[in-house]
Amino acid sequence: MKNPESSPAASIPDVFDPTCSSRHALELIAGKWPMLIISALENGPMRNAALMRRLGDISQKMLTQTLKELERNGLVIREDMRTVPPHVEYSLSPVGRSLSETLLVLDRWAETHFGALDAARERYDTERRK
Amino acid sequence: MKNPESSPAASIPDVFDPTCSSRHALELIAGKWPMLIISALENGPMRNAALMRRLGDISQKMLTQTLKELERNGLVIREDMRTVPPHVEYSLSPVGRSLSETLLVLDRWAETHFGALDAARERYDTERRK
DNA sequence: CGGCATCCCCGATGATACTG
DNA sequence: CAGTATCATCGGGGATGCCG
Repeated sequence: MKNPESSPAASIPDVFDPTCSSRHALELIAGKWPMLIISALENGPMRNAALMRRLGDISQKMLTQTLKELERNGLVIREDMRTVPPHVEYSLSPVGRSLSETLLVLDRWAETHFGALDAARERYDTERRK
Repeated sequence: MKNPESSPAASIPDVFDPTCSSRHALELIAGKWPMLIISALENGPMRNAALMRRLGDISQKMLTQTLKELERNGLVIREDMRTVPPHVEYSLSPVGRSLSETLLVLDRWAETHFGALDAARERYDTERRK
């Protein structure tokens, strides 16, 4: 019911098992935009244009495409108000919200340690002149 | 010193600011392998071959390449025992370890909810026969 | 306003073979 | 054993223009 492929005894969900769809779950959010989009929806529903502004440099195409993929996997809910002009709102599903909590921790990690990464990178590049 | 580009008053680190290098930090781990590799190193140093087995379906090239990038950014430490035959060990730096803790939560999220994702995806695909 | 359709490019990823 | 080199590919991702 959960891990049909892996070895007989071990049907324990394992992200390290390439045949386990938990791996798929991870790859779903491993792209350039999914994590940011989910985080952006943390504070309630947002419209297309608002997301565009929030993310700063995402293209309309990638936004729509990523949102659709997230919706497909049940992380994001798309609500079309069916008005004219169009009004569409995106929000997090319960599962999506559970993910966003972890991702916010990740965001804070990035905002906390990026300086260290920058420094390390510069050091590395300086030593091996390349 | 931290956010040279963004707007005057707001030099607060913000992953949503495309000019802030915290964004870079996030993209460093946003690929297909970085998150898995960091998690794999959680339990102590590992050798090349061991990582290959652990990750299951990564190519030698991508492993080396990703490890190098992680080392460059100070998340992973590479120790070459300089023996023959070669013996090289990879481990997490302190910063890397701080990241791995968050990633483990993410892994557990994936292992917990992938069933819901699978179900949602199937539902979605069934409804809109495409 | 949202968002599809199209065209296109380049980098990420992989398969294979070779080397210290 | 660890890693490099090379070649091939595939899709992420952007630009543009059209539509309900």
